[in-house]
Amino acid sequence: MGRKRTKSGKIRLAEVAELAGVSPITASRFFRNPEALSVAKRARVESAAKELGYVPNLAARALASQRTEVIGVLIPSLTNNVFSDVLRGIYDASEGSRYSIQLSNTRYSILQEERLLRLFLAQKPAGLIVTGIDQTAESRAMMEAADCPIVQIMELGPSPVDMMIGFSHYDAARAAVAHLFAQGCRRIGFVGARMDPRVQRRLDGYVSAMKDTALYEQRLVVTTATPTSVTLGGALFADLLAREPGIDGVFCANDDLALGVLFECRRREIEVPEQIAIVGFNDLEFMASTVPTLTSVRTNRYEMGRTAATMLVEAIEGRRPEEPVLDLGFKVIERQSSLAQRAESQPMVSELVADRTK
Amino acid sequence: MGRKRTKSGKIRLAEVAELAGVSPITASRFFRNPEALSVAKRARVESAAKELGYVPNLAARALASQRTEVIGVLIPSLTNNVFSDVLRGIYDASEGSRYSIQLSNTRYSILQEERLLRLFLAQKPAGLIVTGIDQTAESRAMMEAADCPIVQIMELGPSPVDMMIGFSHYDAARAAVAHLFAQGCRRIGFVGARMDPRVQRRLDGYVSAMKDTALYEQRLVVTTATPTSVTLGGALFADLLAREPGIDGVFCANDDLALGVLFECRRREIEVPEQIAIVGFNDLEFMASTVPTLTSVRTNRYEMGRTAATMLVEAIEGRRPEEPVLDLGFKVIERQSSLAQRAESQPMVSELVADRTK
DNA sequence: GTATTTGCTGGTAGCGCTGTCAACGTTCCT
DNA sequence: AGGAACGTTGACAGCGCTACCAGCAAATAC
Repeated sequence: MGRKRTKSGKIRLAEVAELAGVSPITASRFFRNPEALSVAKRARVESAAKELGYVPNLAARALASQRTEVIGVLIPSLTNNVFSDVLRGIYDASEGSRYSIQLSNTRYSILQEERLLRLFLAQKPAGLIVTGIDQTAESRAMMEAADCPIVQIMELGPSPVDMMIGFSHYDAARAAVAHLFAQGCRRIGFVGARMDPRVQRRLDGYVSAMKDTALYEQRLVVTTATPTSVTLGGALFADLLAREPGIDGVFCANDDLALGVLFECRRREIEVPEQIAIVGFNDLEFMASTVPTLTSVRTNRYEMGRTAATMLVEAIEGRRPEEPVLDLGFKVIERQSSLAQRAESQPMVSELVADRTK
Repeated sequence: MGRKRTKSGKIRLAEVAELAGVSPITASRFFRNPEALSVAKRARVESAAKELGYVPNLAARALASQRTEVIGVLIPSLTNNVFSDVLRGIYDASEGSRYSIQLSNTRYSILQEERLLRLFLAQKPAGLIVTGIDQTAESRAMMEAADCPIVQIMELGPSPVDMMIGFSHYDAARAAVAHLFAQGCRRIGFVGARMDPRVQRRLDGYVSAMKDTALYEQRLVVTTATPTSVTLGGALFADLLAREPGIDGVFCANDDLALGVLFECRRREIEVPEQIAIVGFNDLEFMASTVPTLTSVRTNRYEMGRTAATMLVEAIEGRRPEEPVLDLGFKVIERQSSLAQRAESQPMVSELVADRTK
């Protein structure tokens, strides 16, 4: 067949239009807004496109329309389980849409974040998802000047750039400490790693809760800038014990650390929860399967990613949410590791709502 | 200043060229192949670009040059820890290059993979990274027809589409079983979940090793199509015990399952390794911190991702590797959970190389 | 000295698509 | 019946960049 083809042999919109007997612009509309076509032409273009196996050239579309169908995502880490859940939510939500995800890793550096933001914005993304609320002033200015919707995820703050979805790490930490307090713990240690802004706010919540009951002491807190790991949890806990042998509870800034603490207890033959209660943060899957099962603060990470991407797509298409700031809340999931009345007769602690959930 | 600007207010190449006093094409070359310019013009363009804050329009570049600077990555899961390590390697390697990563999730479906492949290829990626060797015939044909380098990762197979980097899951499983055998285990169970092609090949390796010593029995194998989890490991192990109470070793298709098995043993007061030895697969970080520490098969996931991306970039730029198939090998990391001579005096088993590593 | 090569530079012509606006036919209203 | 309003369609003109090829000067070869 003598149809004109692009050099690379690809089918262009013009070919589809020709086969369908319409103008290229009409064919173009079919792919972007089918309702604008009459039923007859719509069917003709559809079958022509299918027959030729037409796939739009996104670069040409982006150039002509001056915008891309890309959602930029800036996260601080690819290693962290927490972000893999969030990402999964984002990818899942994006699949139903026409938008594709462009991911970049800031490595917990706000300068790196600024650099990436500049790069992203230059390509005119359809929307942006950024982590947290601790951007540089320059980043913030760029985001405010950007002409695309932006969602900040993972936590809440006083002045959203645009939309925001997360929960209060501060309140969540306070709830965890309150839970330990209710179980009778008084000398409650804090174990934290990496100390990124969100972990820092968990620490702040811990400190405030401890001060409320006049239990706070600086030496109950053990932190490091080192990235988190199970092994590190054990090591930090060992430090804590060395400093303060009398502790009766530990609040860990995440579940990996909590697991490390649990094993360190086992290694030292410290009974959990009889001698020391343990509470983690995030409620990863394994927390329900350990022996004893581990109490944790459930955060809705998958849902956070999914909702962020969904809100963003809605906003891109002009349907801004009535409420641009969404608090996903948290739950303290009480399990054996922190219950005062642990009993063999009650091996599976049901997942209780210990605090507000929006 | 009266400089002509693009409608959106962005600086174009033409502006940079004008300020530098060169033609646009010369400025263009500066960004793609600076060595082709004389030193004087190079400096002029460079400073002009910096002064104006020029950022290239990638859509225009892609349209004009008929290729993109995108590396497509197809992986089957975002949840799995294994892939997050691989991805981290890929992203790390891509950062030094001009290429950006476009990620898609096949969800362990080769039809979905085929669909995504078609989509990717239509955008003329600079290169492609795909997982495994079990593509549909159609996918395979598309990849062979593609005019970009392709790396298959995660495992090795007889007929690479282009490049390939991984290791033999079959051999790795055989090595794990051989290790258990060497420790005196005879009734060795297999616990597997999801049963994707690679887990299936681990099972094949297990079966073959067991048959070598005439120890194989169908009922020693417990598998499920359900996605893996720690909890599931415990449940599958419970099934295995119910079927075959006399087992003295378990080879788990991954570390999550192994952790679940360990906790299930603890729950049932089965001594590890005295009564049952446990071996996992992948050697995730926590395996070295459990009590007892867990033996596993180390696979070089981060390196795999990193090397795959590096090889790909090299190939894109015309420097094809001398050897297109790379075996990254594996190591059986022997720890307490499987050692016959476990002893309190030897709490930390050093990480021994039990098998070949390339 | 002339011919050839090499290195650098610029002009022209698109890449494939969509924004804009005008034009058409149909329906509905008065 | 005349006109407005609407829905549908197409012509045109780029989007910002690079491939291609030509041109020119300097360097090298004979």
